Amino acid sequence: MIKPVTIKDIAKELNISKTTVSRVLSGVTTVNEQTRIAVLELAKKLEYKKNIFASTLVTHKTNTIGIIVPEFFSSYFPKVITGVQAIATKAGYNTIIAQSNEKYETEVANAEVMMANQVEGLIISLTKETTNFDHLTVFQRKEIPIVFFNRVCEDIQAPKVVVDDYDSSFRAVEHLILTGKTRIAHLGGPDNLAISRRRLNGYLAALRKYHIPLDEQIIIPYDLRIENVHTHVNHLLDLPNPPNALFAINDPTAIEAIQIIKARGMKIPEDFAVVGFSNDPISALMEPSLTTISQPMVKIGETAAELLFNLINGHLPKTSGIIKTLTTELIIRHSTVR
Amino acid sequence: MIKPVTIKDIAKELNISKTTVSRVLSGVTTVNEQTRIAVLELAKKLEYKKNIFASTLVTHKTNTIGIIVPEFFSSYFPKVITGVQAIATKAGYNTIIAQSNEKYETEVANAEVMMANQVEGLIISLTKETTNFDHLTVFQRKEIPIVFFNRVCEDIQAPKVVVDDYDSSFRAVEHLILTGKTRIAHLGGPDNLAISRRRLNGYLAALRKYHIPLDEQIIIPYDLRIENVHTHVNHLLDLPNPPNALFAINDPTAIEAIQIIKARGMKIPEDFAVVGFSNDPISALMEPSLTTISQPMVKIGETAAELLFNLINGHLPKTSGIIKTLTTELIIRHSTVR
DNA sequence: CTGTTAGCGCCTTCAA
DNA sequence: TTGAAGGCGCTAACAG
Repeated sequence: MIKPVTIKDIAKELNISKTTVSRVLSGVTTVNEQTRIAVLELAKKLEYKKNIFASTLVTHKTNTIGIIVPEFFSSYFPKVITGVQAIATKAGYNTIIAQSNEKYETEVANAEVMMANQVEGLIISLTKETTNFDHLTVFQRKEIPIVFFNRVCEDIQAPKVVVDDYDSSFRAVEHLILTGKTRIAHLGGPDNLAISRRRLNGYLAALRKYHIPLDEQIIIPYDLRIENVHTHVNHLLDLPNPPNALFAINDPTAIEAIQIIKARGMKIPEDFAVVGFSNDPISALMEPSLTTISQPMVKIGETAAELLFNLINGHLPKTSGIIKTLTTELIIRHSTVR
Repeated sequence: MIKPVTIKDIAKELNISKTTVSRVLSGVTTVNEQTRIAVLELAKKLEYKKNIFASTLVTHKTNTIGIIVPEFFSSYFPKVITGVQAIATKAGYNTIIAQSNEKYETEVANAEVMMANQVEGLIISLTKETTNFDHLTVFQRKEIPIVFFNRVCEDIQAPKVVVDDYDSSFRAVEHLILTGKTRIAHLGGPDNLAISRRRLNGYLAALRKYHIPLDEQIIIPYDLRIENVHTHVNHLLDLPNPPNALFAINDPTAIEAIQIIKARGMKIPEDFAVVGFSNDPISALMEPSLTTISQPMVKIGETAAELLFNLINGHLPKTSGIIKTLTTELIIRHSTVR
């Protein structure tokens, strides 16, 4: 193990005090020009790198933010992360990325890692299980800013980045209605997630507007586990009075539903229409292509990061509960219109 | 800002030495049972958390590994990362994730971040631009183990995790030949990447075995930028003697090629067959579904992480250049067979 | 079994 | 403009 070069080494070599070297390196005070360049040159020559552990110990400044996401398998979160990292890198910050795997315990563990790493701020989308927020209020108590996106926590006063779920869902369902489908099922998310409730409400509002009677039987909350879509869709199709359309809470769900419906020999969209949510890359390429709502993933990440840095720099009050709602677009494809 | 609890605080409170508290917390020596539980209880009550920056400063142990990947947009790397994190978490290690965005400079910057964070090991898949490896040999000089996967560096003696690209490509092209296609184009990667060369060689070997004349005109190395597939495919199809099949270096390329071929009104696979590489989730769902080679992404990540920890623990010699070749499977779908 | 001492590398007074 | 000294929180060595 080669020992890294320290300030002490440079000071010794140049026969000056460590303080002076430190001053040159941090550029905070004026130092004799000659020694200044001498230090700088030697530092470069010896490949001096500041020990961030030592400096953090003193300054508590880590130049690091954290992001916790439920999973990596859909394209949604990796893209959001890309947006976050772009902004963070520009601000000279590193990003610690953690996956909660949709498990509350893992999320708590992730939060502890973030805490231990003294992140200066945290961006998070909750797991579908999370109903207790003690692991996050800790951050608030330490005045470490948090920004939520997608799966936000309504009980915590913090900036949030979302899309207009209610409105988007409304438009999606309205589109189904206008194509002549009137028995529209909804495969929704767990109702502890605000996002599920907002999408459900958009669905309900569209039905209401067009005077379509509500049927609780065809509104199915599920646990977002793809392997369970099978059961729910078959159940719907086996009802005495089955639906002829489905508004699914997200694209993976819609995509899976379509496979099941096709396997039963039904024609899409004639016999059964499907709408998803998010515009996953698959949705444009599959057969039939999926009508869905596009979300600006990268933009969501960028926005969340910008809010976080505003909080960190004090450009936004610590108590801000600002909600940034980004717009979506209904993308009509062959799963609803031939 | 609330000050975190330190060992000193606990020692003062209990009126014992800091050393004793430290001993209890690290559990390395025997300590009087009474004081032991007293310390433990108080620590829990005060929510004591070790300051990793202080401890790293002394021990140089960070319990952190790093992983650098070219991008996050295809499903490949996120899945590999999931595999890495699973093993790392089990070993009590944190993972720092970085994206190089296929840019050499970014990769160098990422490597510096890893160095600054004193990762105990690094897992990396190179950018398509990387031809200089100074940013990686630094790790070797500091005896920080590296494991390569996917886009490996052949000039550095380090463990590598790959799939049998040569053989897989051979089988893919053989499959095309056996379905009656004899004019098979290849859209390959930049030839500084070993992976491109291996896949190209598999392609060539298959042609040779079946005595199909080689035509350099229809072997096109490209820069892996999807937006350029368009030009290459159109060029191929506009040749006086155009190919009737394509073996693409990866799935995104194959998927894009299929869109272009369809747009030209050609029938797949009758007029033109396509094979990809990786079994992206899209490939099964698109129309026509894509014949491709499946890779065990999560397994690749797990294997890389296991090798890395073997290196870290000294279970594998520092100089090991072991190459783990994981097996793939040719998945035949409708882009080659109706 | 316990305590004292001396750092890790950096930053921040304070005094010169 | 420069230097000495002290401390961030933890660990390691050495005594007792």
